[in-house]
Amino acid sequence: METQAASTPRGKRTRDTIVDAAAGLMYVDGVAGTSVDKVLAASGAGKSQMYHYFKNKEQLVEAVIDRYLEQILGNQPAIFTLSSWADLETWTGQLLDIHRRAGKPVACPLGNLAGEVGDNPKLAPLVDRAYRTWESHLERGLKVLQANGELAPDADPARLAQAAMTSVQGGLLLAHIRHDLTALEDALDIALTYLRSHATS
Amino acid sequence: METQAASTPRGKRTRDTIVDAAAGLMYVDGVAGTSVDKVLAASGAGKSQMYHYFKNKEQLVEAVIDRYLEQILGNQPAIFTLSSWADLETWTGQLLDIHRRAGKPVACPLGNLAGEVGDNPKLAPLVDRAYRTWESHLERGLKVLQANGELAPDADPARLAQAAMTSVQGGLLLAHIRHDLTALEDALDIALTYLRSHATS
DNA sequence: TAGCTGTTGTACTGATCGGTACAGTGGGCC
DNA sequence: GGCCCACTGTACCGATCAGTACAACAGCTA
Repeated sequence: METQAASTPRGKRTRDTIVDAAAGLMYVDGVAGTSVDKVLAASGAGKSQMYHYFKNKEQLVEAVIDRYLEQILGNQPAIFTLSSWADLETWTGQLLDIHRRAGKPVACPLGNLAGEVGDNPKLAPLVDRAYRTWESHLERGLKVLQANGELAPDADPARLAQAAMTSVQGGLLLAHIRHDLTALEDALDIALTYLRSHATS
Repeated sequence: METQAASTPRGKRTRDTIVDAAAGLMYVDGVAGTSVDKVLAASGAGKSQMYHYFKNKEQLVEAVIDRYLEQILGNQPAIFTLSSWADLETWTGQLLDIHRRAGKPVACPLGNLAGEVGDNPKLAPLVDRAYRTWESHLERGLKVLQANGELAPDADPARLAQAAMTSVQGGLLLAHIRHDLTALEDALDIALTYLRSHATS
């Protein structure tokens, strides 16, 4: 953890409140579009709290990235227990349900950040790491399928997982900007078909 | 055109200089991270020029979006003359060459913007429109293939084009954040394979 | 009770933000 | 030449930016 930890329950609660407010605002307005003052106004905390728990705004963003990953994975629990082709369908179904529940295609918090963070030497690696963590659950599931003999022995789970992630991200980006979930539906469908093309016959 | 046009060659040059500087800075630092002052400092123009040609910063961003689309399409000229499966390979080859020439995977300007612009009621539709323009060239090419009898008559060129775009965007996003072009290579490969699966046998 | 540490409120700083005011200057057209 | 209007330079505005200073507080231990 790069950021200052809270050492009492009260401090932990305050810190969480700040991160939550920042995560919500930065999701909508971006990092540069979200001032520290706005975060504190939204969280009800004072400036001294913020700078007690975070060295600067950048470290707050680091905490926000972690928060985003937690939120994302929490919305697709099936990714933790992938062990069959049916599980993969369940997983993509959960991805789509997020947007159906929201009433419209919503953006991926990490995807939003990825564009803005760009080549920031501190933050870009953290976004990269979050994506890799996300992807690693997919890769682990594919390895289980492979161990179960459902995925071809010569298939590369890491590479397949990366391919699936590109479909997810591309689908999310277009579905959101164009307010049309079919972009994500088709992308996931194509990805699943591609994965299945490496199934044992 | 939403923005004020320049009516003399000198004015046109000044306006272009401002948009170029803004496009470059916003590509790196994002919209909110790029102040009008920085744009003017980089372009050598004064504030009165900026507000002579643009009502406000938002209108400058509109011009930047158009500029991005021009740059993007200019880097993949094959997209304008698609009429065979080989042409599609040429096109994806040009997409990859952009990054090979740059020495590393670079981000898509529109993709960067898409995340930050998010749900901005003025700018998001413009990004959407830019994507659709980009995609329309792809769709037109697929229709040519269809007319030539190389693409199945029951295939949906619009839907296939959208699927290809999601692959491109997802591949670009991951390739950039992870500094690994294979993400884009694989995404394009999968996309082409998918398109070919709708070829006439 | 005293004292310590983690926590909090408020006031402030210098820099920068987007945008405006206004007095000019340039070059083309009659 | 003289006019006109697009164009330009500079100074300025109130608001907001990230970050700091510092005194006061809360709760636990001794």
